[in-house]
Amino acid sequence: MINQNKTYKTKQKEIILNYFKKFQNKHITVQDIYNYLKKEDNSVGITTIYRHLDKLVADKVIKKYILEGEKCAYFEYIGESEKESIKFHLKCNKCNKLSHFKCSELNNLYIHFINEHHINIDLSKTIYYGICDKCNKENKELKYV
Amino acid sequence: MINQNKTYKTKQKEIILNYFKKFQNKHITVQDIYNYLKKEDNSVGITTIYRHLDKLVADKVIKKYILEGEKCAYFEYIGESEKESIKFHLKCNKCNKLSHFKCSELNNLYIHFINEHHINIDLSKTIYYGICDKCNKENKELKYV
DNA sequence: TTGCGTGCAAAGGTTTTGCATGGCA
DNA sequence: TGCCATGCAAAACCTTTGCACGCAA
Repeated sequence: MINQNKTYKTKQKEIILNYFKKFQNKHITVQDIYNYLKKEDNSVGITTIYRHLDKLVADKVIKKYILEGEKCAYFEYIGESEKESIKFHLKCNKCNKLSHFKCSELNNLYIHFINEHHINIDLSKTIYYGICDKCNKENKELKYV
Repeated sequence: MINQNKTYKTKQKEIILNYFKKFQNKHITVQDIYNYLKKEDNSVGITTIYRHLDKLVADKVIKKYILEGEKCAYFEYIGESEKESIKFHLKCNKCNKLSHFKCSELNNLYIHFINEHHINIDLSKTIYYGICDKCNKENKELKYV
């Protein structure tokens, strides 16, 4: 009998989960949640937020990202839609923005990693560091051959 | 006349760089350096270490990695050898170890990102999260088709 | 002599822990 | 009633900043 702890349904748990559902596709920090709920008169202690986020990550309801150049962690809701089309992340070294993008090529990489390297990666957790398309306008005309 | 500051050659600067040269291919923390130098009677203040690491990163002598599940940053020396064959990183979700690996497929990905997405990534900064080959023995027999 | 480099101490910021209280089942 | 959940306060940590002194050129 492992991990048979009961869990209670609480107001705070629901409030936090609703926040993620409301801000799908956003990269959210603990402070974002804390400040927002304070304004909305739905105050939840910051300790409680940290503890629920840990659980939600463990339960694969949200994902956690640690980014270079940022002091705190970012969280993101894993929506139903994501199960069909996986998203990937790029942190731009120029504008510092974190953006999503899709790439068919990455699925090939996933298969290659399993077959050739015996490595099973979670592609949607990968963060690429580089220059995004907006900051990199020269490359729109340029082709690498 | 921008950034014309002169820089002095100091004992501490040399000691820190030597540490990285001595421990090539290792993933190094600030505490690693601090503790090691203390033992060796080459004590360098932790503030000084932080400041030199910042410079070394800016000068592209070392690389900095922020890892999920770790509290502090990791640094790694960029040896001459790396300029020919780029290494990539995998953080294993089971054993928590950070390991290097090489993959020819990733160069294709780099070209694909430029040509199709107009994105210029630094492949060697990428950290993949997943299960490493040692923890994933079942996959050695398994093929994804 | 000039002004960058150093390192102590303290501050800053995020995350975790201890503990008494609150609230679900 | 039992025990998990909550949240305040404080601790724990990593990293940065202020400042006086040291030292390279």
